[in-house]
Amino acid sequence: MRIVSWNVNGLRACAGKGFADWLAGAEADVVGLQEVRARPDQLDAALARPEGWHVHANPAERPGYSGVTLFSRQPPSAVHTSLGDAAFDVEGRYQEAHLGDLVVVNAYFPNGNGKNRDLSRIPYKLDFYRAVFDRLEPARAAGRPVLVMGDFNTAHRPIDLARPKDNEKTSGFRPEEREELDRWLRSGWTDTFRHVHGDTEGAYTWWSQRGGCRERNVGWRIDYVLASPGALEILTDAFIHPHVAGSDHCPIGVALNL
Amino acid sequence: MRIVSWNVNGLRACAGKGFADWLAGAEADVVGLQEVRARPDQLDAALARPEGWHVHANPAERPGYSGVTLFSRQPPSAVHTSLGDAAFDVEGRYQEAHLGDLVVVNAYFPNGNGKNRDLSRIPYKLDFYRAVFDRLEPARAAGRPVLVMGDFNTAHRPIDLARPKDNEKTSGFRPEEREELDRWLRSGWTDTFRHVHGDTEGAYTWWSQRGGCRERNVGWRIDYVLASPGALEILTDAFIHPHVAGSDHCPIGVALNL
DNA sequence: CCTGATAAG
DNA sequence: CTTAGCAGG
Repeated sequence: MRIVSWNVNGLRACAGKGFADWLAGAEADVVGLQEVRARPDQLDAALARPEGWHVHANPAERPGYSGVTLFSRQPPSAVHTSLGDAAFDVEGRYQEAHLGDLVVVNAYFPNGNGKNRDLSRIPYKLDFYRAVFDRLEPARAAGRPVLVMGDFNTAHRPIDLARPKDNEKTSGFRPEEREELDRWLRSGWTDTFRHVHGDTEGAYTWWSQRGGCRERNVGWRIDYVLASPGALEILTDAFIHPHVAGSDHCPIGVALNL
Repeated sequence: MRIVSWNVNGLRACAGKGFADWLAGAEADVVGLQEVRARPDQLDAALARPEGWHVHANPAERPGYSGVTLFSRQPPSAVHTSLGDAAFDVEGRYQEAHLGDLVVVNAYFPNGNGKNRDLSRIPYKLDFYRAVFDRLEPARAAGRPVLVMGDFNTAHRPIDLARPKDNEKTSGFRPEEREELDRWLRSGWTDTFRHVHGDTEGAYTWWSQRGGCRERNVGWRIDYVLASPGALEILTDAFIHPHVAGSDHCPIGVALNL
């Protein structure tokens, strides 16, 4: 079973850059999208209800903002979207799909930058991390296979971005944000890409749209699939697909023996 | 004395298209701008405090929206911006400058189109017309010279737009909007351009930005200088300058024997 | 920087 | 069709 995550940075724009072809060729069983930035009724039918997929959308209330969508070949037995806090729920950032024994979470973790390009959204971002962590703690501790995929908006270690020194005060690589990821890993979650590929350098999932960044691979690894111990047992692969165009992020994913 | 009105559709954008050169060559004593769409602190000093002019700005509270500004060679003895209703005042649509005996009003009358491209802002628009009318009624009736210049967002008669038949249900040429202008003229105000030029055809002040409209002169006359009886006595000219670029509106104005 | 999407005209 | 704000990272 292959599970893929992609921050599409506007599914309508991405659709015009070949999203449908990518989906058809992705050989995926589950696809989680972040930053869809559209309600289902704003999408073409081919995208809102693609042939051969079950689709669950969780758009934000604010038009054109945030939003996650999950495509799965098999119908989930349940999909939950609430973290129990309206401040999170209105922004369309969370989906938790139950596929047999497996729990697949598709999440769009908040950006820490606030309105005046300040750091005012970092508390909200860290609270979101904790809300997801707390919600999954019983399942993880019970040994159930759980995957958390999505745009975490944080590079974990210096190896995870091209310019660590320049960005120690930038949201996305600040100590308090990195510490939140540390806490997840200390608590038993595994960064599947690092688990499979070790300290491979230059493995990024997002590049600034400023001219030349992607061509020169000046990027950040901020999209992850984290695995619970129960999910790690059946993990067979983890990958980043940096050459897929259509967004400022690229698709990432895992394969499971399932 | 020459008095000029121009809806600049964003003074910052207009500045990049030669606004300063136009102002220097306009041979104007008073210039009223509408849709400035910037607070003074967002403008270059050369624009916010141009050499040789007194400047009064009345920006909207909402950033990047509406806003009127008045340049005058002589300092006004007073400038009023309130119509006594916060619903109008917060949108930066009104300035009334006292220049000796003369009262010059610079007004940006509301567009009637609402949020979903419906007609929901027409009541607000008509209320604004009445608020300005009521505020000026004592001065007009007393015979004082008063000019009301600006973007009225209404074409008065079929001759005032290229496609009258197609636009009878469009905000800007609906009966209830035209009736409001009729009422002003019945009450003693004069449309200075028509007073000077009679039924000249093809005299427009705004053209849709859709390709070809301006080149083919498919436009609307929605910017006016209205004169009270006291001002009409000293009126010597009225003009439209359709070839001035920089906005989707063009400058208009009057000359007074003053 | 530079792009996506809304709001307004 | 265009200006401008907002947001992303």
